Formats: sequence, structure tokens, C-alpha cells
Amino acid sequence: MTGDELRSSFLEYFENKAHTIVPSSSLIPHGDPTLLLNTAGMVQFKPYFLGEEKPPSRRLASCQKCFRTTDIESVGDSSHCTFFEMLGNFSIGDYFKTEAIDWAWEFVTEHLKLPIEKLWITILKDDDEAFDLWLKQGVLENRIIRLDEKDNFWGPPGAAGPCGPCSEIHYDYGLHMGCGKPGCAPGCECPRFVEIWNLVFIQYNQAANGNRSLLERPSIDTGMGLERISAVLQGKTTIFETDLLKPLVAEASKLAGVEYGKDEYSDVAVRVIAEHGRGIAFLIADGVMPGSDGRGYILRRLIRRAALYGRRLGLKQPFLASIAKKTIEHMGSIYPTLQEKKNLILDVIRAEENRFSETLTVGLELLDGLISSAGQGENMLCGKDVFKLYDTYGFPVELTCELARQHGMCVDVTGFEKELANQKARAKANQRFKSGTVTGDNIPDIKATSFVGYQCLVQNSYITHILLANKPVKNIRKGQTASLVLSTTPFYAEKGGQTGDTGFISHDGAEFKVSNTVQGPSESIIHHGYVTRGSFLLNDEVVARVDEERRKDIARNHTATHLLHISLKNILGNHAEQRGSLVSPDRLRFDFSHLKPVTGQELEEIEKQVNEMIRANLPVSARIIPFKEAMKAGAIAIFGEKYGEEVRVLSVGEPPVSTELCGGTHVSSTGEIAVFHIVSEASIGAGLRRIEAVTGRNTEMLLRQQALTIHRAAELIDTTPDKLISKIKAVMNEFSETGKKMEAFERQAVLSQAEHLATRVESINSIRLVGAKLPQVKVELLREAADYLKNKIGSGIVALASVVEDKPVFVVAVTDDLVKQGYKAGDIIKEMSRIAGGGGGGKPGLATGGGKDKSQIPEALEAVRQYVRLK
RNA sequence: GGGGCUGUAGCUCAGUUGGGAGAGCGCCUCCUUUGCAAGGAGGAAGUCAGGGGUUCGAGUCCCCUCAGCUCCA
Repeated sequence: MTGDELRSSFLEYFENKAHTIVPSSSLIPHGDPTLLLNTAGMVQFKPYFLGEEKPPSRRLASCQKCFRTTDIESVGDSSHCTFFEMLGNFSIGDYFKTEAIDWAWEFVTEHLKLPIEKLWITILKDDDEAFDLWLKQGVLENRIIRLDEKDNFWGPPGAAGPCGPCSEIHYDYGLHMGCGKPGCAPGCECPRFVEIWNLVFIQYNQAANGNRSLLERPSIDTGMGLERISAVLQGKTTIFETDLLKPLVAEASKLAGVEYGKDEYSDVAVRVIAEHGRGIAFLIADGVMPGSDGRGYILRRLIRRAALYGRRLGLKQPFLASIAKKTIEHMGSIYPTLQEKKNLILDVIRAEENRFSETLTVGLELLDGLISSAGQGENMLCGKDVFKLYDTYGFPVELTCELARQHGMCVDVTGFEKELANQKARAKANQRFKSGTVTGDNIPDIKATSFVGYQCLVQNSYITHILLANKPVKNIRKGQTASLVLSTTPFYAEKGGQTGDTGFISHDGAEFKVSNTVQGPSESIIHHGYVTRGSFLLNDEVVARVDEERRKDIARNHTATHLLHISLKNILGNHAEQRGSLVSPDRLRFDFSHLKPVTGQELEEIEKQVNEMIRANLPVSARIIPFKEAMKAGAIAIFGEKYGEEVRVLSVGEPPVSTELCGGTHVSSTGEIAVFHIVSEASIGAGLRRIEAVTGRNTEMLLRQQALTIHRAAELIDTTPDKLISKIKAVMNEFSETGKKMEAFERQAVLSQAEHLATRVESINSIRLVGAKLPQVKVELLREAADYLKNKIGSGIVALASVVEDKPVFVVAVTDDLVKQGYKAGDIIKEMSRIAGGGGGGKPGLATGGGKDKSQIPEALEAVRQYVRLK
């Protein structure tokens, strides 16, 4: 039975048992920011088990894409994998143990036709109910193993929640596969017994204190790994020999030119490449992009690990895309996203693999250097060097170790780990310093401030706390910098990338200027600022007034940020996800994932689309709804952000063009933004881009400034703005022509002087010598003159001097024949420059130098004669 | 946000202790040939990322800024 047949046979079986077949959910768990990737079949049904949502049916079955990252390092052996498919049937408070066991046994023995004598059962040690049910199926008593909670108890997810015992069906590959130890049985580490199906009986609810109570309507959650059961059915001992993975193994072997199954060393590499290549394709298809954290880092690690193993097989060219392509061909009909995202998948893999290959090349050179420069006695690479390789060049440590071993050296792993710990400590220390500035930690009785800033910008309130230098006080007066907490406030506290509000808090005779608003403990809102007039007492009644213009600027930028986000997705693709955002009154900054620079044309399209949405004057509305409901409506949530039970959903347009979870303040319709203009686009790291933009009156200001600059520039070079470019080109051309002419003219002048000097050759000790001062000649030309004279006189010494910027410069040239006799230009120049208060150097045939005192030029030239006389 | 590395001709890069800015490919002109990366001669092309400092003199040493890469958060 092939994997595909197995998959459909399973679903068909449970469909006949009145189950609703649910398609696999994305590998990125939707609406569950606590989970990195989908790790089990039941993940998408969690809200049903927890009673938070109503299931479409009480009986469900699925074949779910799963990804587990806990043992990436073990992939390559015969059994571990990161990506796999999980078959499962689920009862949401419907049937329980009896049916679960009944059907599992029927499916395994009658549909899959696995021989009963090969099957073993494990149960939780005191679950007699399960024991009896298995006996009833005809399982022999000695084939039922009782295990403790460590092995056969599931959950709860987190500290509290539903949980219960489980029972597993194991397949026995036979005595010859076993470890032979006396206690060998299902649950043993050796490969003889393999768990094929896990049935979880969710019968308890566990409280936070650990007490378990029986659930009124117990549930069932089962899981059967498709790869493993395929291996069993196809009579294979490893999943890599099944029809699910074999084509990929074959492709990897073909690319590397090795035969699978001949050599364990290359087999490991082939398996890593096949397994990771498949997982990578699925991750990208579900929207993961390589990055330096979270899911992105997992993807990057897989690509790099596979690339490394490819190298081990001698693969020099990028090859991972071929494996992904094979995966798409092989599984695309069952997972159509693979087909749809084919181009993206292949592009991303190629780009990332190439990047890594550059990293490796640089790293290898450095490592070669380290290895060859290590002395004879040394046989250890120091941790510092290895860390530098890793930290600066991203060169994997395991590769460093492997290569060092090949050269008979080892690596100071302890030293490396110490450096890594240092780096982590540095980053942390920095973090602490930053967060230390937030005040409010010293007020024990602080309560949540009621925020009314969505509806109004002016609010009557009273002072609940006053903070001076982060300590509670009873009053403050004029001139003091302090922080106020109010009972109610219209001031928005800095969060979600949006800058805090500024404004005034006042009562008769007193005014407090708010310079920033931040979040304090217990959802309080803290106003930072200083007293400009009068004084404030605790419990004073005050009027809080937000700077309206500034708030409107912020609102324009914030709503524009949402429009930009959706527009990026529209034009660049769905992978362009928010990774950070800053909304201030004067500009907005938006970081997102994207592999390559955004082209000028794309930027233009993005800007155009955003401005179209602005002109359409779309209504902006916010509503508070339960988180789950928001997720179902397809709202954009940011991974890693914490969201409460109830969330604020911000929609633009009707029907919405954009729906995001957002607590920020926005315009009421997009027309208020007026105009959106992208100011810059830049990289902020691999796969990450940053766009900065302005809106409303900031755009107006920017445009006015730019127009002014253009006008002034045009005026300066005597033209009109429309002809500015061509005029600048013409002027630049003219400038460069003139420069060249000048240079040629100077050269001509200097050479004719040199020509003249050639007629005044002195002779000392029968050495021909030219020593002269030329007026105002820069060093380059002086050098040319010396070169010219050197050739002219055939054999001899040329020493020239000039004055540049009021300082003496010298050039000495010596013909080759005299160099051979021991006359060195460098020696002569050193003497000359020393006399003039400087230094010089060069090569034996030609040297340059200079000094500080131009009056010493005659002495310096005399010194040359002296040098020749004494030589 | 913090640490590190890199930035030289259109492209790929070299450039020793600070002392003449280079190579290969590409480009332009001419000649010889017309077949696979043709051959020959000549030529253009550089604010050595930008700015400051040290020095008689900086692509080279020091500081700052920008950009790309990388690790940590």
C-alpha cells in the first residue's frame, strides 16, 4: 500500500464512521501565538477540546502536516524527521475508549491487514478499562504492557487543562532487530518495537494545583504517523525507504553521485538532504521566510544543515532547490499550496543557499589561515577564534570542528561557549539598562488607568499618583520634572510602535506639560513632563488635554501604516509580513520580511496603491471582539505579540481591505491622511527591509522643501528647474574637461622645464646629477618630471624639489645601473627630507618625501651632491 | 537595540612596513579575420563608500557617518 493510498484509506474509513474530514491546517498555527509550528494533529482542534469553540462535528478526522524541531540534530539517522504527516481521528465529547480502541484495531488488522502476532499494546499502568477493552478485541494478555505516566499519559497543554491516559499500538519488527536485553519490550529504546498509533483518552481536567477531576464528556485524540506506518506496511525498517521519501532519497543520491545503502557516512548525508529538503519546501509554502529568529531561524538552520551535508558529499553547486522541486512534483497534488508557491519556494531556497555558500567560502579561507598559522606544537583552535568565525561570518561550529579534526586538531569548545555566553550577557545587560528607565515600579497600589482617548482628546480627571525621580510624592511645583497618573486619561501611552501623546494637564493656576506618555505597571498610564505653572497636589481635579495636531499626525501615519502593510502584501506577495513598526508624528517606519531590495517600480506601485486607498476615502472602524473570532475573520496578528482574550480589531474599508489587531489611534476615514509618500527603502539585515514614509502635512513640508532646493540649485547655475539635470550634466562635463586641460597644460609646463634642466647636468665622481627646484609643482608631476629626466640622461641621479601648500616636497630618481652599484633613491630622500624637517621613502629607483621648512630646499639639494661625493 | 566583519574601474577582485592606484572580464576605436569565450594595436573609464584626524605624505593607521553581511537580544 502506498502512502497516498494509506492516507485516503484512513480518511475514508473514518468518514464511514460518521467523521467529518478536516483538511490539514497550515504549519503556522493560526491564532496561537504561543506555538512556533504545528506539532500535532490535534493542534487545530485545541479550541474544541478546551470548549472555547463549537466544532463543525463531534467526530473529526484529518491528515495533518506537522513539524517538530526538538531533535533537528538527530535527523539523518533512520527514524527522526522534522516534517511529517499525522493521521488522526478525534472525538469531541462524543465516543470514547470503546469505539476508539475498537476502530483502531479494526483498521489496523482488517484494513491494513497487519498480522496480530506482530502487534503489541501499551496502556497506562492502572487503566484497567483499556486493558479489558483490548482483551475483548482478542489481544493476548501478555501482549499488553502497563507503563507509567512518563510514557503513557498526555497533557495537559501548559499548567492546567484537559488530559488523560493513552494507549499505544506497537509493531514488532522481530527479534533480530532488537537489543536482546532481557527487558526488551514496547517502550524500549531499540528499533525492534515501533509505536504506530497513539490513542489519547482525554478524561480529566487538571487544575493549576495538580488536582484532576473527571470530565463530564471525555474526548479522544489519536495520532498515527503516516511515514512510520507506511514503512511497516511496505516491509521497510526505515521511513526513508518508503514511497513517501524514497524519491527524494533517490534524487539526493543522484545529485551527489552516490549509491544509497552502501556507506553509512554518505547515507546519513543523503537522508538529511532528503528530509530537510522536503521540510523546507513545506515551510516556505506555508509562509515561513528565512530569518534570524523564530520560525525563520528554524528554516535557515534547516537549509544550512542540508547545505553542509551536501558539501560533505562533495556537492559544490546549489542543489536543495532540486529536492524541493521533487517534493513539489511528488506531493503537490495532495498539498496544492506547494504548486501555487512553487516559484517562491525555489527562489527562496536558491537565494538562501547562495548566501550560505558565500559565508562558507569566506569562513573556509579564514579557517585555513588559522589552521596553517597554528604552530607545530599546537593542536587546538582557541575558542575566541572559533567564536569569531561563528559570530562574524556565521560559520557553523560543527563544521569548524569537523574540518579541524581533518587536520588533526581539536576545538576549544569551552572557550567558544564562554565567548557565546559573554555575547549573550552583553546583549542582556544592554536590554536591562534600557527598560530601567520606565517608572512606576515603586507604587504598589497603582491601578489600571481608564483610557478614553479613542473618543475624545480632552477629559476631566483627577490625579491618583505623583512620581518625582521615580518615587511617590504628595505634591509638585513649578519647574519640577515629574510623572503623573490620572484616574482617566485621553493620552495614548507608547505601545504597538505608536509614540505616546503629548499635551497639557492643568487646573486653575497650574499647568503640567506632558512630554511623553508611557505604560506603567498594572495597565496604568504614566504622563512624563514638567510643571510650567503653579503646583499640583494628589487628588487635584484636572483637565487633561492632548496636543490635537500632533495626535492627528500620528493617526494619519498609523492608518497609513496599515494601508502600507496590505499594499506590500498585494504587490510583493503574502510573505511580506510586518516585523516591526514605529509610528511617530513626523514619519512612519515599517520593517517587513522580503528577500531582495524593493525595486523603484515596486515602490512606485505601492505608493500609488496606498494613495488610491486614501482617495477612496475608506471608512476606518474599530471593534472589540474575542481573539478567536478575530482570527477566524482573518485579522493579521503579529507572532510573538501577546494578545488578551478580547482584542481590538481595526478595519479599513467596507468590506474591509485591511483587518488588523491594533490598539492604536487612527483617522476616521482614509481621506484624512491626504497623501502618502515613501521617503526611503533599505535593508536592515538578511531578508528584512525597512520602509520610511510620511503623510499629510509632513509630505507637504517635504515637497515644499524639495521644490525650494531644486529652485535654489537651478538659480545657482543659472537655469530653470526643468533644465536642471541637463545643465548639471553640461557643467560637470565642462568642469572635468577643464580639469583635464589644466592638467595637460601643467604637465606640458613642467616637462618643458625638465627639458631645460636636461641641459644642465652636473657630474660628480663621474656620476651624472640633476638637482633643481621647480616652482609650485605638485608631487605627481614632479615625479613625472624626474622620471622623464631619468630616461633622458640615461645614467645618473635626479633630485627635484618644489613647494606645495607652503611645504617642501622632494622626488629622487636613480637609474637602474646606479641602483645596482648601491645608490638608493630612498636613502637620498631620507637625508633631504630630514634636513627640511620631515621624512620620506620609496623604492630604490624612485622615492618621494617632504618636510616643513621650505627655506631648507637649497641645503637639501646640496646634501644630494654631498651624498654622491662621499659614496 | 548591542557586538563584529566588509566597502578599490560597469563586473569579479589584487594592492606587502604608509611612499608611482592595478589585473582579468566588459566597453569604445582601428586592423586582421568572418565558427564555438577569435587574434592584434590603441583608448576611455576611479571624489579607493562619505566626512574628520595623525603624517612631509593615507586605499593602507585612528575616530565618526552611511551601506551590505553576520551573531546576540
